[in-house]
Amino acid sequence: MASKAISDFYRRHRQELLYGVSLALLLFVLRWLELRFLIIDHLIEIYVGAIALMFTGLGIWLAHKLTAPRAETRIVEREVYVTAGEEFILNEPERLRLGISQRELEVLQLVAEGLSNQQIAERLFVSLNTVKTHSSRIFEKLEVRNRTQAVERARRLGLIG
Amino acid sequence: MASKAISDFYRRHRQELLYGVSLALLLFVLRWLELRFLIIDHLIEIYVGAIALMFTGLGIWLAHKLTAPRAETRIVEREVYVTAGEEFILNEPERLRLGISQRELEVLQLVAEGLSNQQIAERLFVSLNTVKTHSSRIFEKLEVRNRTQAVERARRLGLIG
DNA sequence: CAAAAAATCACCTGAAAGTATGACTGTAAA
DNA sequence: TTTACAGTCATACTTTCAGGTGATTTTTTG
Repeated sequence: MASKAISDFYRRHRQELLYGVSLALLLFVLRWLELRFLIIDHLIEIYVGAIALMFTGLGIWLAHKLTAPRAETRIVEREVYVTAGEEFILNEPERLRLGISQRELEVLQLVAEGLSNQQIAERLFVSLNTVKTHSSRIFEKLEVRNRTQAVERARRLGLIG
Repeated sequence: MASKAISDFYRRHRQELLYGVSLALLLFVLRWLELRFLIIDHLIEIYVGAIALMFTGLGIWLAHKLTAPRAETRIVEREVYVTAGEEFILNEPERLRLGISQRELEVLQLVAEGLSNQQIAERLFVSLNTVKTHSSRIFEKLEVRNRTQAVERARRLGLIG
């Protein structure tokens, strides 16, 4: 029972544990170096440089781990009838004609996927308000008054797949 | 000429430059600290800790800058309007499998056209509440939580054109 | 560099959508 | 006749969407 809980805990917090352990290890190395220190004095610069580099790397790795979409694989058995996926080609001239920006197009695509503004905000790392502004502009430019119409319109115009 | 190139270079690589400068600054501080060092000996642990923290943050920031905004919208120029209206054939078995009634399908179609519930109600000569009930049932059956998703889903399943 | 365009965010309001529940009616099958 | 289901409608409540306005920051461009 308990061991299961522990292994479960480990699995869930592996990253944090690793991080902690590496920090501890680092401090140990530091300690060791501190002794050496008395002898080789100039080591510190290299040492600190190494630390800096190491932690920059760690930061990058961490950021990556934290922001990367946690792709859970959920298997759902179900028959799905798919209408043969044609390639989508953006109607660029139309986009330009309507003056729709890249970012707006991105938002539009996510709207078309049925995401809520909140979800879009999370996906694009921006605030809810920003998404609202974008979508409002899109509605203006497409001359529609809600997202469903926008999607319908954009599809016809070849702006989204 | 040259100055323009330089300022241009600056603009493009501001981040990297900033990073470099901060590193240089850090090394300077290090130098300074090294002098102090002879006096206050225990400072180093705190110092290294600070460095570590700082650069972890820097790493996170860097990773974010580098990976986040890459949202990629591919642009292919070509003058193809259209999507010649193919005939739509209802995927009847799918409709039956999901237990979607005729009336619900009707509502779904109007939803897909971008009509509001109120408009649908007027179109079908029923009350707003009825439309809401229908659409709620549709959402249940399609296992979605809003109309945009419903449309997206229904399109894939061949329930609407 | 300065101007323009794009992207970002905030606050506020009203409208629409969505949830939950219950109820009433025909119609068709068990 | 009872059961089941589709369709209809209602009330009350919460959440989300959308419009309007204004402002700052970042990027692109002339």
